[in-house]
Amino acid sequence: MEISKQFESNQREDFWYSYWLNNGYFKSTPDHREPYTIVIPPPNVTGVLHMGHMLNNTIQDVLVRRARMQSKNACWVPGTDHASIATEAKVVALLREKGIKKSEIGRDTFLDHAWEWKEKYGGIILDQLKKLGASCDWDRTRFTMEPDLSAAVQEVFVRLHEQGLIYRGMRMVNWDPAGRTALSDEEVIHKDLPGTLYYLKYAGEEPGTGIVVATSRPETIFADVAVCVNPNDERYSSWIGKKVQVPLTDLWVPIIADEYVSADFGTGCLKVTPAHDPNDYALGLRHGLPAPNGLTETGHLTELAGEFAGMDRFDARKAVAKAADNRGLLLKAEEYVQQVGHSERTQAVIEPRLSLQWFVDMQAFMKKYPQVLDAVMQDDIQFHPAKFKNTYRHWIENIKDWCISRQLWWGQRIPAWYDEQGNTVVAITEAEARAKMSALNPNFTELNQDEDVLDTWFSSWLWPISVFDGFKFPGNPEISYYYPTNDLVTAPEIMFFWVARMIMAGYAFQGKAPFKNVYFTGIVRDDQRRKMSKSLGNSPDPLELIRVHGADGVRVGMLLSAPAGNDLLFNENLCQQGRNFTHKLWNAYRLIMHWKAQQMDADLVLDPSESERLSRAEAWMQERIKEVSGKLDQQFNQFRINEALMTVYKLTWDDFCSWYLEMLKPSFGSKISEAGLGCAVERLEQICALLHPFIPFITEEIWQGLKNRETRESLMVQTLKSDSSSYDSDFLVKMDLLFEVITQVRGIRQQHGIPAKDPLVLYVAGTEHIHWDKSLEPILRHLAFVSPVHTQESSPSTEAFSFQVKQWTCSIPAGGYVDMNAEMERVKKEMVYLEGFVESVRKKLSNERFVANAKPEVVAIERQKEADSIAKIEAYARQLKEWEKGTNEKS
RNA sequence: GGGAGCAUAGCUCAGCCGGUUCAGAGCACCUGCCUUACAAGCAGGGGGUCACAGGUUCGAAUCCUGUUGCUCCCA
Repeated sequence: MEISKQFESNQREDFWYSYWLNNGYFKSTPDHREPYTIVIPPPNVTGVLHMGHMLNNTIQDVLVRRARMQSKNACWVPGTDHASIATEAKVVALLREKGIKKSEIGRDTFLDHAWEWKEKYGGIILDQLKKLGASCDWDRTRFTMEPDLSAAVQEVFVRLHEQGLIYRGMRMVNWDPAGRTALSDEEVIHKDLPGTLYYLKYAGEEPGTGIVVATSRPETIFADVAVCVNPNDERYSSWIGKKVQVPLTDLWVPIIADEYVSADFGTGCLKVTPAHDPNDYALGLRHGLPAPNGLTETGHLTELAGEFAGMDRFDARKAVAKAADNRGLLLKAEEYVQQVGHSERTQAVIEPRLSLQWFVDMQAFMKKYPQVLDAVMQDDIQFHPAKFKNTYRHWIENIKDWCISRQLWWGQRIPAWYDEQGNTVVAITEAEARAKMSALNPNFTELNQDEDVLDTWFSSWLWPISVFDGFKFPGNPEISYYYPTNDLVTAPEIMFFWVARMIMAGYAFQGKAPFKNVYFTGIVRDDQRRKMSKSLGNSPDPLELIRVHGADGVRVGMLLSAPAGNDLLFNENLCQQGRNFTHKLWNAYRLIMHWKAQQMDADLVLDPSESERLSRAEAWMQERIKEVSGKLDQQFNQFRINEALMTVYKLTWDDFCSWYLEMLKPSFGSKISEAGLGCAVERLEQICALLHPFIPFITEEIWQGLKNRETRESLMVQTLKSDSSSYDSDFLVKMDLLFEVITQVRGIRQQHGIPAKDPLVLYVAGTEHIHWDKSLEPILRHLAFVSPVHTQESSPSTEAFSFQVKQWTCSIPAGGYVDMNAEMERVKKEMVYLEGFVESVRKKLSNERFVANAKPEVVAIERQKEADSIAKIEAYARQLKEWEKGTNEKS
């Protein structure tokens, strides 16, 4: 069979993905096996695949595929969330293009459009995941706004309300003027931005007097209700209780005193605008001040602003400052850096705004479910890396109420109903609401449902439960089997959005944590450490990367430099490295298939020396695989996935390709035996199995090609034998010594220009210290062209190269190549180093406090070091003497 | 302003409840090779005062304190 020179990733990846899909290998149904469950952190339905998703989902796929090969019932549930703000913004924009205004078509028609949009574009990101090789059970794909999941959201709202954990109130919230909705604290991103501090004069009642207020927001002066100073600030003590005039207006406001004001900032005078600043609002409450509204929901000035009414807040800021300047009321304007909140979704600058919203009372919630914190702190839920526990605790301990209402239509409508008097009942259906309202107010005439919808995260937090219909059918076989799930893989920036809240929901509604491990990936950055983003244009197109490097190559590239919690500095070279690796593996496969073809060639003879090498090579490779399997188990248990990949990477490249295959390779002009070929095939099968979770496509292709497979067979459902219980470490160490000898011989050849295949003779002294295993000589001969090996006779006194491997002193006579003086110099230098080393060890050993305090094992090790080094020095000395003798005899 | 974390080879990182010649890995780099699987490769090789300054200890990359620089989270 002719094997193509390289793995044609584009076609073959699609082929195998379909093969897996068509055979239903991604599917999971509850059975007697141990479950292994991951729910995807649902990506935004409007999203397209970005590098963060690539990393995130590669890791999930590695975990799921490995679990599947460990004979667990692996279930990876995919899906998307409805992303109310983002989706609504997209749909509004789309309608605008068609000349349709949201406000004109009404709620139901708008939702029809939104669903239409979702059906058309909503699945893109999931299709993209398939290109990556994601082995999700696609039949389980869920969407946070589908009917069952929406019902769960409303049910939860009602339950929490009945428990008094949800309330409605007038509060200062984060208002997104672009999205025209309230946001939760987590959806606000603070950025340092250059701003201006304007010094405005507020005139006093006596002509010619006044005070100066420094503000970054002159556009809000029309909503000022006071000026506040620190009561201990002597500069202003005489002003307290008097009135000043707000610039550009006829508005007179009192001067009040409050400890809150810092005398150091600005001029020490703070203008108080309760409707537009959370601190001012608190101040206003303390001092019984009103809170007039100076800004509309779109961030334009209200009628309070007089001639500025209707102006955008940022234009107004400049205009007001300019007008004040014209009237001599702007004394100074200085640059300064200020923290500005932005909407995570629309990027608009957040406006603090007083409004009536629904909240989850988090203090009360945490009091009722303290496990939310405890489980993480006590490692019932393990965070990887554990350092994120601190962040988690800090957030939980300082938790604020969660604003869950959004002034949008795309989402689950809040199941709250009001009558004409403002009485409120919470109920899922109108009939229930009517009944409840009758009880409250028998004479009500109107009953209106709240217009708003719930925060998307108020759906997402139920995800680990709702995807298994844990609300619709409590205790159903699926939820009982798959819940709690095993691992959640996500980015640290998402910790509060859903990790924390999924944990809350888990304890509140299921009585159990939703997962056992949380793996925090890094953030994908470019090589200048900038976060990859669409706006910067520094993010490569993932699908293009897959096209160029293959999905396997990209997976390796993503994983190689991505230890948990560390940022990943993405560089396309990493994918290239991944591609090179798959290429290496592919060539190993080609070599073996080449051997197989040669076997049929009657003109070739069997390599007569093969059998001598084969048994040892084979034993070694098997032990190495066992050793590595054990190491992999450990690394996976600790979620050190990049290290696990490196472990198999080296097993494949160094051990299998560079050593094992070279040991088996038939001598020139001969062919491999059936036994030898069989071994090679089986070892490669094992390697493919270990590699499969990381590079599923190429390993499947190779595995399928190595042997005749039954229809429907697949590597992805093979069992990874975890036969790591015991391996012969003594033998592995012995082989390492042999490899060291081979490397030394190769080095000598290269340094001195001795052709690779000129036979050399080797003398090994010191075999009384470490046994020389004759059975390994055929390998030495094959890989280093060294033969014969003498261990009984003393080293030759003729010109020779020498080197030491542990206690072996090896020498290679090579008259004509050796510069004896240089060799003797080298050996002398080596001896000087060793003597220095022995001296330092002896110094340590002669220190009474060391011998007295150090652990006995440590002292023993030092003594061993001393003895070993002395043995080496003696061996060198002996050799030098003989060399000198030889040189003398010659001359 | 409050909190957390990081600093080890050119780059990305491992090692860190002190003690194996403890200073490691991958990539990059240098040298020699188109050797009949692979130049996307083979064979060799160089490279770090473990940020800085003190301290604890027989012994510090590892523990403590301070300094500097960076990152993240929260307000």
